[in-house]
Amino acid sequence: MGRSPCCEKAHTNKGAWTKEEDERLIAYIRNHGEGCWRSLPKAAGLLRCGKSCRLRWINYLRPDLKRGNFTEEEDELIIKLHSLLGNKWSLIAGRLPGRTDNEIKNYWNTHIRRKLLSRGIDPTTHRPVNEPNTTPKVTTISFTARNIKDEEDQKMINVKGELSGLSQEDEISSNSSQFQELLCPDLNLELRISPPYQQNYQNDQDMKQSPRCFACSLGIENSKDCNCSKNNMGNIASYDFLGLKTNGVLDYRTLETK
DNA sequence: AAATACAGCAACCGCCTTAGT
DNA sequence: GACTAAGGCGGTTGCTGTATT
Repeated sequence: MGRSPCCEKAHTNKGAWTKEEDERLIAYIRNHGEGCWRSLPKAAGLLRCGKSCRLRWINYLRPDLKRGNFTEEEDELIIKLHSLLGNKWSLIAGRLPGRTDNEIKNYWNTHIRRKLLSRGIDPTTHRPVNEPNTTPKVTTISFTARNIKDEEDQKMINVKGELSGLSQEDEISSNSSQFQELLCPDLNLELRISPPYQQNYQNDQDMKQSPRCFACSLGIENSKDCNCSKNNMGNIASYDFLGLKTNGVLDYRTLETK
């Protein structure tokens, strides 16, 4: 027996949203804010499932959405993030302000897949399409941060993730500079993922000048997503391997940015 | 001009995770 | 710890507009 439906299907509208429904939803959220999607439809006078309202708001009505065509810069960023994260669309979307996971997923399936194939790169594995298939190998990665407060934090920070799709031979070949150049010219895909090299700064001044943001770590300095120059408020920030801002301690919880 | 194929994308579905009890 | 409700996510579907025949 499966779980009960999230709402009473008999009395809910389905399919495309009308302008009036959009307006009702926007008005309600403006007045009451997001939250409790289950009760929202009734409260807002909508004959919709709560999930449907949430999707409509997040993917289409939210005021901070960018809309419009993806830039070349965004394309490359998505490709790089996908090579690291796989189909974790929400995580990828979290690194592209104004873009939604659904939008990125659709864009990937309709544009980027084709783009990569035309470059001779398998969009799933990010490896050349003519490379022989090898048995996938699961690789465990772990991060251990220093200066953690207590054992509980230690447990939370020791993240074990999995990166699949590389065999041992692949691991060796993927270390060749030629191969890496082919995949992403400025992205190190070495499997041993660890906290980024921490420079030993002589003083705070050096430290303030040096932290690299996510955009820079991906090789797109001077982009609009570059935060380096914005971080001049005296706060000493650093960035984890995905470029998420930390206060010097890697916290996997910040991976979820939505 | 009509029929068909294709591309793009909004929306749905079902599963998983999380929070509350 | 078990159970339930709700939120969130990724895969998939199906509608609509455009291109091609």
